[in-house]
Amino acid sequence: MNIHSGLVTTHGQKPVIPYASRTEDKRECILSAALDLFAEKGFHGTAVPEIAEHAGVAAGTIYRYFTSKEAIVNAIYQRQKSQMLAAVMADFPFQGEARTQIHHFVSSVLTFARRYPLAFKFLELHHHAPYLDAKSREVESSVVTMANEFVAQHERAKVLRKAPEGVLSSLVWGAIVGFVRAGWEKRADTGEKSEVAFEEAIWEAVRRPHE
Amino acid sequence: MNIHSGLVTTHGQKPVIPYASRTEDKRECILSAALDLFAEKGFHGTAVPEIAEHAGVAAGTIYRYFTSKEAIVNAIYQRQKSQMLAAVMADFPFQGEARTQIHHFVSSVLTFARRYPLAFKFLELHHHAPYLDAKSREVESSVVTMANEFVAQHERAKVLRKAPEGVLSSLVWGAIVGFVRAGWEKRADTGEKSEVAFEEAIWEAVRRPHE
Amino acid sequence: MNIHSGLVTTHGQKPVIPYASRTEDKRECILSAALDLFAEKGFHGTAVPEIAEHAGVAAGTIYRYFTSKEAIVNAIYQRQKSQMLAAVMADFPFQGEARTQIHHFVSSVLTFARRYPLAFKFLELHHHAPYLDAKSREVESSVVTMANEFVAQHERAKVLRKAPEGVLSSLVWGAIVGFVRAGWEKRADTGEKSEVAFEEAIWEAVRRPHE
Amino acid sequence: MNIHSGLVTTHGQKPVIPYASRTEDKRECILSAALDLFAEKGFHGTAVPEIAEHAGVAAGTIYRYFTSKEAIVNAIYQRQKSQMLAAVMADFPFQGEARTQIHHFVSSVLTFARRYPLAFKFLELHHHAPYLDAKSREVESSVVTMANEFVAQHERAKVLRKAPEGVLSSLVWGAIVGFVRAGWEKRADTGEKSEVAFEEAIWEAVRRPHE
DNA sequence: CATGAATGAGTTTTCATTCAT
DNA sequence: TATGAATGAAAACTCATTCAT
Repeated sequence: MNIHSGLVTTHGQKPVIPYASRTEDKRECILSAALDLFAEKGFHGTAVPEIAEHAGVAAGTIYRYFTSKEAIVNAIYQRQKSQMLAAVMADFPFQGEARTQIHHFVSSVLTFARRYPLAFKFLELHHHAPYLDAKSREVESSVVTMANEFVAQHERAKVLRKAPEGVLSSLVWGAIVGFVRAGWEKRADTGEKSEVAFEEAIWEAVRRPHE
Repeated sequence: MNIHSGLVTTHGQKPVIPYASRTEDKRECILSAALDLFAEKGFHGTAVPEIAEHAGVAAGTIYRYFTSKEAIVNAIYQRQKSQMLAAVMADFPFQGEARTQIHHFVSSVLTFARRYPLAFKFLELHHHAPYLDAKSREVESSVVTMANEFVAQHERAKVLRKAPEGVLSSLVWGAIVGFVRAGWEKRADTGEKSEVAFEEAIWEAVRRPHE
Repeated sequence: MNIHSGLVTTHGQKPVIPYASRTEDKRECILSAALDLFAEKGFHGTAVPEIAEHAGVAAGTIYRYFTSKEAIVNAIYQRQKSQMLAAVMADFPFQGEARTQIHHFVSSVLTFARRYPLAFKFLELHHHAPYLDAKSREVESSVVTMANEFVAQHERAKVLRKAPEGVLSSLVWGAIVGFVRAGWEKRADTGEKSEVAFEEAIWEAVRRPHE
Repeated sequence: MNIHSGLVTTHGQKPVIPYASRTEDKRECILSAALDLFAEKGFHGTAVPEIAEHAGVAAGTIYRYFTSKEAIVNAIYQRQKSQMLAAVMADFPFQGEARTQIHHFVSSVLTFARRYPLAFKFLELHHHAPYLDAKSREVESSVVTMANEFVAQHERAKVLRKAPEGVLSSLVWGAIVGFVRAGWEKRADTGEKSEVAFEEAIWEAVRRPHE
């Protein structure tokens, strides 16, 4: 239970215990429980005491860490969106070709969705919800802007299909979400082969046609 | 507001009201109001008295037509899903080529989404929600089955890309949803040209590659 | 229980029942219960469910008649302040001499306090409370303004003692409140003779000294 | 903020803290903070953690000095009431004439109210509150008894107006409170002249009439 | 059939008090 | 002794549902 075993202490004095981290533990428990429940039942469908119970704390404790229920969704939204963004950005082949970049993008998002299905579900479910605050919206729009710029740049380079603004990026993102959801609902195979086929199909959708 | 004004009444007594038609009116008003609110604020975010107010009926009246709040969502879900299905099925070129069929499918779904944005939003938002009953799920799965069979048939005919079960249909459906949502959120252009480009991209995604 | 017995009805038809007044009944019960409790235990010391219980209604019912707990105090404050003002104004000898007017004033306030002790207590206890809204404050200040003008007018007529603004009116009002409270707490006799003596003392306090 | 800065410390160890004096400090800080808040927002309107914060101590610390929130109000009530009594008693001209005594009384109470407005406000606001304990009530009643005896004695000496028990003392005390409150609320002038006029009016109210 | 006032369990949130450190 | 995180009962308020009219 004591996660701080192994700390160097001197003179038989009490070890300096990092209370801060223990505190963070509880904050994490709450966020984790809330993520699960919000992903499954939505914001309004989840009661605060329910979150408390799942987190193993008292209802009142939640309000030591968050000012309101809305503050919880926003904290989760911002964190998870950032994490997904980080997962995509990690090792992104900025100097590579479009095909390589598409591969990296699709593959890293699918990996993220496979590894953190609840986070992915949560982000989809709470996208553009009225209880998201300014900061959450900002995180959101920064991602969108980035995607659009990426597409525009390759379009100009005549590597991607010519299409009005937003068409290709919304197609790709929508397709990924659809594919992931289909996997959850057993409407689509989710093996290695499927991912390869999916990615190839996406590439054909966005590439500039032969000749 | 009274749609029966003009009815012949006598001696200041209450007019004889054709209950049958009124009854249907009310049910429709309720469903219509509920659709709007559920689409905008979700199931748990919408209060029954709020639906009543928007429908122009008393709160208690709702329970003469529906046994519970859940019964309302389910009635809407089943109806709208069927209507969307009907919109797609209408004039579907069953004997046509895959390209023609894809065109019809994409075009009719986009038209439906443009004409009934709230219905489309509602269906997306309440997809796979825990309060949907057996019948709603059945309607849902019948659509999926149909789509899969369609894809499988063309795959066997070597017109479509070879891909594991569900990959192509989830890609197409997801892409459409993504495109529609991007349009609502002003992240994508929604003009005629965009639809053409979108459809062309989708076709390249699912067709069997050249050679 | 039916307060509408005796209504004239015709033709054996159902009597026209004034639902409105029945509704008012409940509103009155709530206001009455709240007055008692607020007067005894203060605003923050009184719980809404407690008011509901005393009023003989369910907790939720309160919110059909008032938007919030604060709305209740304000409704009571405005009504009671107005009633006390009306009690003082009724038959006020505007054309009489200062002595007669003082008699009327002291006597009518004491009568009001004797007849509606809870209302008087309530008004004293919630005077200038932070949860009173603009309208309540307005009612309050109009009373004060009136009193000051009254004093000023008689001062100018050299009937009342010369004193800086507010001194005499605050003395009189404070003395009345002190006398009433002392009566409740059995610290002062409250009989006829006491009132006469009190009033005479007040008069000597405010009158212009002999010579 | 640390009043013990400057203490000799060694080797970066915690300084040896003179607990005794600190202890008294904390108790005072708590009482002082609570006085401010209770005076401003009332007993039920003030939260214990709020008191702790204003006092610069931890919430738990409060319960080392007081057994409950009620214990705090009672401690304050008893102390402040005693202090006000002491302020009035100091240099009281027991052998002087009634007029001199009235002057001393009015003047010392007004001075106390001017110097310790929060204490005065607190005492008025919590007068006869249901959470005051036996001892607080005893302090209260002892003051009242004293006042009554004082009045009775002068009445017998035919210096004061003849009036039933409690009438004159409640008038005087009420008038003072009314005058002080009017000053706070800017309804009355509070200068030197006002106090003189006020005191003169009070004297005329209680003195035995000429002839 | 239609109403909408009434209900009370449920919601989010606060706060007096405790207790491990 | 001092702390402040944790508690859980209770606060204000909401809302799905019922039922007398």
